[in-house]
Amino acid sequence: MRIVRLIKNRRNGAMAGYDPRSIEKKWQEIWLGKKLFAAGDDPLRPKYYVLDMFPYPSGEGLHVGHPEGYTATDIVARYKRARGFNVLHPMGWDAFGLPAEQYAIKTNTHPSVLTRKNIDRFRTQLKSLGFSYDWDREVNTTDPAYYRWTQWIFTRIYETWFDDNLRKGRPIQELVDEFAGGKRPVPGGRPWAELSATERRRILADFRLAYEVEAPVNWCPALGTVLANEEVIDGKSEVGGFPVERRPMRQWMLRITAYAQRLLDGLDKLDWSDSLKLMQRNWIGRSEGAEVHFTVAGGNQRITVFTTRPDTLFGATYMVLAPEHPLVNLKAPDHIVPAAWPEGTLPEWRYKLSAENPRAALAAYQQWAAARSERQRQEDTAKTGVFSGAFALNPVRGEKIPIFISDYVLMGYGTGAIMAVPAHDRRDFDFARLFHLPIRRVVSSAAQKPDAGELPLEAPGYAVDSPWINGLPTAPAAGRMCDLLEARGLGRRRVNYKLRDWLFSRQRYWGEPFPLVHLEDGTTAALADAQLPLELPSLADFKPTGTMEPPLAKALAWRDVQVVLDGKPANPRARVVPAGTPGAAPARREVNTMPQWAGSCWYYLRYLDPHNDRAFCEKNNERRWMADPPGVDLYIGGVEHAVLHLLYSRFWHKVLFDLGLVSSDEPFRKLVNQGLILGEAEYTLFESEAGERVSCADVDPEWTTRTGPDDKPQIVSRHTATGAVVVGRWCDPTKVEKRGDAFVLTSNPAIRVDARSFKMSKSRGNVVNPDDVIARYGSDALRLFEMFLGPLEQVKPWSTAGVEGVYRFLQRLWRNLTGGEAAARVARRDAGGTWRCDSNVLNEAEAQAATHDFQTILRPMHRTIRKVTQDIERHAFNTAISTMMEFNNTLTRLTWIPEEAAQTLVRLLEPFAPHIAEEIYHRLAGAAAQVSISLLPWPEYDEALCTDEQLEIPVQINGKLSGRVTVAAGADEREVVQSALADAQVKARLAGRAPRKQIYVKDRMLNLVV
RNA sequence: GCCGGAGUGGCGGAACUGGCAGACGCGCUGGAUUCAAAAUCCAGUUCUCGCAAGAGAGUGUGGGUUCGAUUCCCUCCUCCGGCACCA
Repeated sequence: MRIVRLIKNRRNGAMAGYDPRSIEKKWQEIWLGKKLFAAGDDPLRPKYYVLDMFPYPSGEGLHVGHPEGYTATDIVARYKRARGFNVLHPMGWDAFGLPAEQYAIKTNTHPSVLTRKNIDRFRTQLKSLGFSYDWDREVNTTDPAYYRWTQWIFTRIYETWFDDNLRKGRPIQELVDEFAGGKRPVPGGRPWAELSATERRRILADFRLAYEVEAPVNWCPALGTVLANEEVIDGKSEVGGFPVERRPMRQWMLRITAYAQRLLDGLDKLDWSDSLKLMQRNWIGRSEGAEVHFTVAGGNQRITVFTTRPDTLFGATYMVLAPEHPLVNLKAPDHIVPAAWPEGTLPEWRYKLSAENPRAALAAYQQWAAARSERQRQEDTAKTGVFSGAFALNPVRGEKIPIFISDYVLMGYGTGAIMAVPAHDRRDFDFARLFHLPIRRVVSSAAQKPDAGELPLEAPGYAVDSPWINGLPTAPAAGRMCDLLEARGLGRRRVNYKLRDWLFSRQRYWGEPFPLVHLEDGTTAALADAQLPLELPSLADFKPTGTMEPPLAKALAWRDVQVVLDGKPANPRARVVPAGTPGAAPARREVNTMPQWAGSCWYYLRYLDPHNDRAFCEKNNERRWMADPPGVDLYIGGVEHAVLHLLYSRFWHKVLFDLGLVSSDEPFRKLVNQGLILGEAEYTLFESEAGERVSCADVDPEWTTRTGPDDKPQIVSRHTATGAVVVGRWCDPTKVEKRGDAFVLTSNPAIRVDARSFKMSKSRGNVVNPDDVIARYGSDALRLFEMFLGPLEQVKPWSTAGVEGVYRFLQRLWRNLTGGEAAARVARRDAGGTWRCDSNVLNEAEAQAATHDFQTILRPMHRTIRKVTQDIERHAFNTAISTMMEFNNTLTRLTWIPEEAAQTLVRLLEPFAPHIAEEIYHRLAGAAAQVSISLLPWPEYDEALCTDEQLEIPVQINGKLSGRVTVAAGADEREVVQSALADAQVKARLAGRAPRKQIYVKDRMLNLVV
């Protein structure tokens, strides 16, 4: 019978081996053609917005890291659809940015051409993975129809000010009204009505969330642009690793600091990992303390400092100002630097012994400090400085203390000035030692002893030699000091943040132009909404100018315009008009462009209404996806965006929220960071240059790379003992074995070998291309493997053997459920209770076996549904896959596979491996099949069918496993103890001792204590 | 230096809320099939001792809490990540 069927099936050609290539493309086209994954809009269903961090479409194409997060979100999207949600699952391109521009310059191709090409490649690659995106909602940040709204949002930010009392952003017009109505004092003191339009615009400019300032910036000569603090790592550019210097420059800034506290507070209600929240908190860097006013001796200038340790004020023996501090700006009229060295100036205070007076010394030091790169400053923390020649008065002690200038004080933090308490601050201590300044102890680590604890003592203790607060522990002492300072008008409590305002302009071509013009009077005006988008001029020469001037400055015809100002004169909108238009005045467009982060600050909102040309997003669409529950329901992406993108977009979102343009005050309610995928594990064997093997135990763990004789990069390090250069070589894994906690050469166990996985990189040659994996194993195997590798959030090494493992699982599944090249074993019972396989009726013996198999599989099936469901909910995709593998293995052992079990398994598999699931579903269901398995509801499980009727309970004696007894599920303690005591093995172990105590955990274990 | 996170077989990893450590997959070993190989199927696989039945040890280290600890607490070690002259 079986043989006959086998022959028949073969002849029909219906059954064959698993061939991903033939099925994946087919289903991708069908899904796309039927728009199966268009975002649902059934008002009766709850919404679920599942978002990927959209990629930068690089020229390299997709990396295996991309499908990791994308598969995870796709699983959730498909699962949530099956659970009856309206699911929004979109994809787009973050396509402005440096790499495309760099490459464009190199190849002399316009970046828009490259960008289009790269996007096409990415789209094709993503489609080949079968992700269930709603492709009709694709966005592209470089499309004028998109950046029109980036510019539009920028103008809203520009026209917003932050009301410190209400702690929210408000339209600038409301500020104008407050000035005009006398509700708020006008800076400068003159009444609003008396001010000219220019004066009004100047005042408003200081309040706007987007403002221009001349400030020292991170200038990267190699990239030809300035960078945000967040884009500078170890004094080098994040992109490319080029050196960065500090230079003063006119720049656009966004006032993110106004939102510091709200960005901090908002974290509490977000479902993000603790580590990520911590990174954001650290970056915002809130610290509480006091600002204290010092006066300059013999002058009327006031120096305000910020300190977190006001309790140490009696120990302040000198002050330090940042080299850029306005009070030491020799060009400013009110600087504090005297013309001659005061009496008692030590030689070492003069910076250069040749300096004849403080002004010369200071100028020399300022010049030196300004030329020092950020990197040099961070690497060399030895203290340097110069005496300003001026003194200040310690406000509580009244004594004269010298004022120094040093670059260990940063202009960008606090007030750019500190009170130095060398006894209780490591940095001040080092400085005081070097410059022979007095060190005065004001904290003791013991309550009664006045001088306990070695200096510098930074830890909390008890105040000493501080008349106002003697004996008080540090925390209350600081509080008391604040009270007294406030009462005497010497200072006040203050909260300070490390976060700086966001440097928002770049001297590059490939970015959004600012929708602004500079007017003749030096003020700026936003472009009228109707004039957006302001498109990039198509510049034949978009190379950097070689100076600090941006490339757009070369587009003279574009830059120089005639404008008419509409609206209120204090806050006008500029309309570019043809020359000669009555009332037109000349103006210049802003020639900087926005940084890459601009487009990604709000793209998740554009997906909600991607084709709208009247609004960035229509209100109802926004509410449908972002209001209840608030924000994006699941956002997955790399941890490299922990502080940049995630802080910036939260900031923009809060501004939009304050302006009533969005309904949630946080954009991303739940966020998960997928872990990096490393290259395949490698063994590295070190050899001396003479070719002698060296144990890696004897090698300096700090490795470097150099170009080897064959022009390929090679790993080099040094022999710890001799210092000789050693070269790292790839080592065959089969020649290595584990000894203790290290790997050694099998042939010579004295030689230790280094074992680790490295980040994938072109130079190392360990990059895995998803296209190759798909060509060989199919995209279902790739998706499955990326999820099976380990927990989503963890860093994990790639393994080609592992891909084969999941590929074999898919083959076994295919053979099990379709029969493959053999006879099908899937049997179903029709309405009349007759078991059939294909069109054949099973004989009595076979039917009996099928019924038996059905009973055998019922409980494992329900357990599998439960486990897979729960695992998807908690994003434990690796264990969900294990469970399905186990269930498939269970099916393998059956003679007949009940169709219900088969259908359940493919339904559960569909979010993970949609193509094979779809194909098997259609083969099983035949003519009764729906358009797609994805339209079937998610299987339900019966909790009662998830446990076995008989359970094997482990019996411990004194916590040690000593036997097992089988009891009915739910048996009470007495029964279990009884059968345990009756068990031969337990009896033997008890050796006649009577249990003193017993602990029974229902259905889990029994512990007998003797 | 400061702040996080993690250490489980040869490898990736599993273990719900303190309850049978090592699921699942890879690799390896043996067997079946094959002229042979690939593929596939079956069995075994934490370590030590033992022919075996079995015994003992075991989740980075040392200690603690508990009837019971991979899980909770403390000490130390290693690795990974973030920040770093932030007053």
